[in-house]
Amino acid sequence: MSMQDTASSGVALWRLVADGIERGIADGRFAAGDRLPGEMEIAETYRVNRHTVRRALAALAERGIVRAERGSGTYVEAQKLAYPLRSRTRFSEIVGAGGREPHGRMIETSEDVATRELARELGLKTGAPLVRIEAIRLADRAPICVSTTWLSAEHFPGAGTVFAATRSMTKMLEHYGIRDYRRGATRITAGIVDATDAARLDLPLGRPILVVDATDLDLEGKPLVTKHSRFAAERVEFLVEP
Amino acid sequence: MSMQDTASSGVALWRLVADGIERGIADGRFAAGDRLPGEMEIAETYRVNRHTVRRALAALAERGIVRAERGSGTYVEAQKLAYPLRSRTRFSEIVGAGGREPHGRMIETSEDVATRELARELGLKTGAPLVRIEAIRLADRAPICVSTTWLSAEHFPGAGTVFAATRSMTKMLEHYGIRDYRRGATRITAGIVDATDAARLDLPLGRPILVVDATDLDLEGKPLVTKHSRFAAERVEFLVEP
DNA sequence: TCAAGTTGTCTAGTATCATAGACAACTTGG
DNA sequence: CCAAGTTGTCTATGATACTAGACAACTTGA
Repeated sequence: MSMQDTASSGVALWRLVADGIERGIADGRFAAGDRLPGEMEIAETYRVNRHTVRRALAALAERGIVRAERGSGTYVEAQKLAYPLRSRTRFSEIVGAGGREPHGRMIETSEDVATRELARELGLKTGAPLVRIEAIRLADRAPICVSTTWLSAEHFPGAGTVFAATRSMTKMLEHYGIRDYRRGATRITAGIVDATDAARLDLPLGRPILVVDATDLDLEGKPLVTKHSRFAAERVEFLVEP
Repeated sequence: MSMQDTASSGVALWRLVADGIERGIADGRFAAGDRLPGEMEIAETYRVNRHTVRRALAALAERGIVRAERGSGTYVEAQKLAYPLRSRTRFSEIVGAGGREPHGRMIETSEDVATRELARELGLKTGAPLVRIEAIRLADRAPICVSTTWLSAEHFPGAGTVFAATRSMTKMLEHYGIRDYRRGATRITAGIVDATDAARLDLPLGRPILVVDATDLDLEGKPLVTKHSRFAAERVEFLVEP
């Protein structure tokens, strides 16, 4: 393969090689600690120059996914965070269960007004005042996801401040007298990270993300908050439980 | 932004712009039929040259996502297929419900032996004989997903032939006396399409895919088949129902 | 009709991507 | 120690990506 004979995809060849290797690690062809094939061998399987492979490996090494040892080989070191969907498990518990250290913080908060879309999700009128909360969650200092949360400014005045102090959505809702809530419809798709999220998630541009749109309801089915979360696909996998 | 001041990501600038616009369409900032901002305006928001924006729009136009009208503007024309998870709805019903024409066919089938991983999923021994079925599903001629299915060659001899004839997993299992089954654990993550799948899904290299690993069980909880499906993220969204 | 704004199409120049070859530095196994 | 195989680093060349500027062709609304 070369840049000429393939239809130009806007993705550098070395990126395709790096993605291929990373996928091999993700689906278990290369386990943590394994030695990868030599640079020449990888170059042959992908039909590229050895320098292109080196570029790919350098990128993976910089992200801590592989480690090169001169004269010996290149070795794997990485694994994903299993993330159950539809449970009430908190992020901290999910991360803790994997033996990792959870961490979260607010990035920013602001007042906003409901677009038609947001109003529909939250059962409000278009233009209704909202609180927008931008937050990030990490496991062992590796950013897992950034999420934008919207909720009614009328029903939850000062929600941003409360969230910043408690660092927990559950505790924030408790502050307003909400003891329990359940997950409404959840929408999942994938995309490519944008510049802002790339910086926050410490991802190179062009990496895939899992996009989750979800609304939480109170026990009567009334919408409380709606979230738009972007997960670093390379660090997490979702589990839909039967 | 320019190629110099950002850490080189291996993704062309025009691709980032195209992905950004596509994301805007996906999350409703631009609805079907809407007019996009002018090329100059887009160039300013992304801090790139107008030619780079034109490259991005040309790529989107070629994929049928936008349509340029000289002297007037560039307009949106696209929408995603809503794909419920965890339901027993068949692919054909999902597609039909969206007013589109479903289609599916087998790509190839072969005999295989179980890796440790596959054996664990299917409750077999490592090295057990398997049937592997590679299939593709389309909606209105647009490829939605390719999937690799594995099942025991002992319990389902000639499954590939049966599937090729019936074009339906449900009917194929009926042929072996399986009347009903349910979905076991489902694992979802995202990645970048590889060369083989790119050709099958009619996607440019470097596009995001949704990767779904799932196992179907009989009513006693015994594993029947395990699948590894790759969805074109730009054409589908998953709905996790409450 | 006309002006403003839009997309379409040229020409250049600079930086990056990918290829190619050669050799150094190092590790491993015999 | 030595030979084979590995990663690390250098030079060089052609193709592609991005920027920059100018102008043509066309649409829309006043």
